[in-house]
Amino acid sequence: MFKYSGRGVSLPVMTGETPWLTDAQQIAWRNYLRGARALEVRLDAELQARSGMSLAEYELLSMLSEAPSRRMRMSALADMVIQSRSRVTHTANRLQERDWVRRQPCANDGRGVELVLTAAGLAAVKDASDVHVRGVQEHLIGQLSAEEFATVGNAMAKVRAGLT
Amino acid sequence: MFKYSGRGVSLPVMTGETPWLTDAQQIAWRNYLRGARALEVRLDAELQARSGMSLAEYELLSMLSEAPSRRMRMSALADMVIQSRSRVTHTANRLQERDWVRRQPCANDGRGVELVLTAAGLAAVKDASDVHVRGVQEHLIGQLSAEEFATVGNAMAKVRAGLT
DNA sequence: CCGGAATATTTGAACATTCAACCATCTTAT
DNA sequence: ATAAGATGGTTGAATGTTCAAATATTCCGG
Repeated sequence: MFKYSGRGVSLPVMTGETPWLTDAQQIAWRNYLRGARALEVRLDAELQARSGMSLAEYELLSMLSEAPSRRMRMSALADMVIQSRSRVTHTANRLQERDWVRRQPCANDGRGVELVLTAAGLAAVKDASDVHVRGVQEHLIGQLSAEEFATVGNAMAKVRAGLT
Repeated sequence: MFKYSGRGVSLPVMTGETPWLTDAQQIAWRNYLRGARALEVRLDAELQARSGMSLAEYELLSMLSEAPSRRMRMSALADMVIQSRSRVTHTANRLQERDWVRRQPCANDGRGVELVLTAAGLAAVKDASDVHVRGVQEHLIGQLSAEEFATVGNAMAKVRAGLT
């Protein structure tokens, strides 16, 4: 991104092939990018500090906690939280070492593996969810009007849907 | 996060000390979280594939490209892109190996170091910005109405401002 | 039933990021 | 002046993530 001087217009400019961003779009985009990053950093830091698990770990455990029988297949989990399969494997290993989770071969599909939340794991997420929810309330929801927050949620759902 | 059954009300519920999320908030929050993640993953992947640099690297170079004299102090850069100083140091090392950037001791402040964008670096960002902007247009802006996008940008700016 | 393609997961090495300790310089108060 | 602390930046080890290759199982056409 460069500052092309004297381009304060409010319509997209086509320079050859790439539709550039208007100044307003540029600003909105960066506000989004940095805001999103700052928020994630903060939520992760607080969770880490106050309950000893990362946001990524929390998301996995939290998905498990809501799933029927508190178990889910590796790939389903990966898709759900938007992490690579490999990453879920590694993270699951760490969670397993803490006895928050255990592996179980999948009944019907011999290739599959299910990750099962243990009692200790359930207790851990429960604990963490308190911290997490508080953070979301304080740092995100509390900063916005109800309409804004709803719009943001909606918008990002659309964005996700648009990503093939 | 758990599914506490039979709790479909639309007002925040106080369970002891933590204001829980309403179902609608819960959904909005997850839409945001996953959407944001998916978007970042995609933009990063496209940038990586089509111009050989990560989004994090791009952000650094891009900030430099806009700064007066195309140079910036390490810490200013770190604050700008919301990365740890250590991370910026390491990333700068990699960028330096590619000759996209070089280091220069700071004139007034003997502790400081300025990162300077090289000609090759400038060419590289210029190239990458094309890919990046196209991605933002297509995956974010193109999916939303102008109002929605503006609201999102605004909202995230507020969020950031609220983070002390 | 067989073989090849597709799917699910794991593995380990390469790479990136965090974390805590460290060194140097600047600032302030005495 | 000088010592104490704050600030700016780097270092290397520990940790986490990605990437490509490997393994195992299922699916499908013949």
